[in-house]
Amino acid sequence: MEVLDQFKTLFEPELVKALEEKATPVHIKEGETILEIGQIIRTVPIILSGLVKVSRIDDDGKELLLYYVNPNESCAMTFTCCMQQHVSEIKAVAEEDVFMLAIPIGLMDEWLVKFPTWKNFVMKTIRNRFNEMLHVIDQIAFQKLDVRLVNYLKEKSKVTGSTLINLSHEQIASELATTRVVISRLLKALENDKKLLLYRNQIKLLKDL
DNA sequence: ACATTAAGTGATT
DNA sequence: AATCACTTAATGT
Repeated sequence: MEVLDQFKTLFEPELVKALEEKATPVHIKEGETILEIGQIIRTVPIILSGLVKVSRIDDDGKELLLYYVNPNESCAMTFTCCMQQHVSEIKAVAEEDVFMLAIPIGLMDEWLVKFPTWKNFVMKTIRNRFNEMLHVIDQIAFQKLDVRLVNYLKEKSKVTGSTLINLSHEQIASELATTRVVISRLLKALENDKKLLLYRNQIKLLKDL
């Protein structure tokens, strides 16, 4: 199977052979659903070409995009679900025409211990996805602290009766239960937005904060 | 001029 | 967001 060429550098020869023997090549046309929510997962996909959109359906029945699976990737959710014969929590639709390999999940346990490169591949896709989610969470949390900091500064200036605040980033950080580096960056961003001016041990609030 | 402390930055987790 | 490592700027002695 020529399509496996791209994996020959990534996977050990025995694994490539196992893929050829056990995996089923599958073509999916654009727009077709690969996996519905609630469907029992029986195979692990490896996308060879095309693009798969993975989404979640919320309580109102609305679709929420989780991530895309690119060529040479697999679906992180599948790994975590299939291990214990779980039902799919997600929906997968072919965004473009997809050509993929379907690997029976029964082989997963065996392959994980048998092929180090397979374990690496699985771990990598899970880790990549996990990091992606971490970033999203960080951004949400970041915005919260951003608002907290602005409120804190406003409060200080009201108490002081001045737009000049004599505090080091370090002091502010400990009051907001975070670290100096974080405060420095937030303040810098606010300065760039023309909300305030930064000096040493001193912050000048501007009117349009 | 030198040491100390505050602030800025990039990379990593 | 936190931490680390490192740079740069300001201040004090």
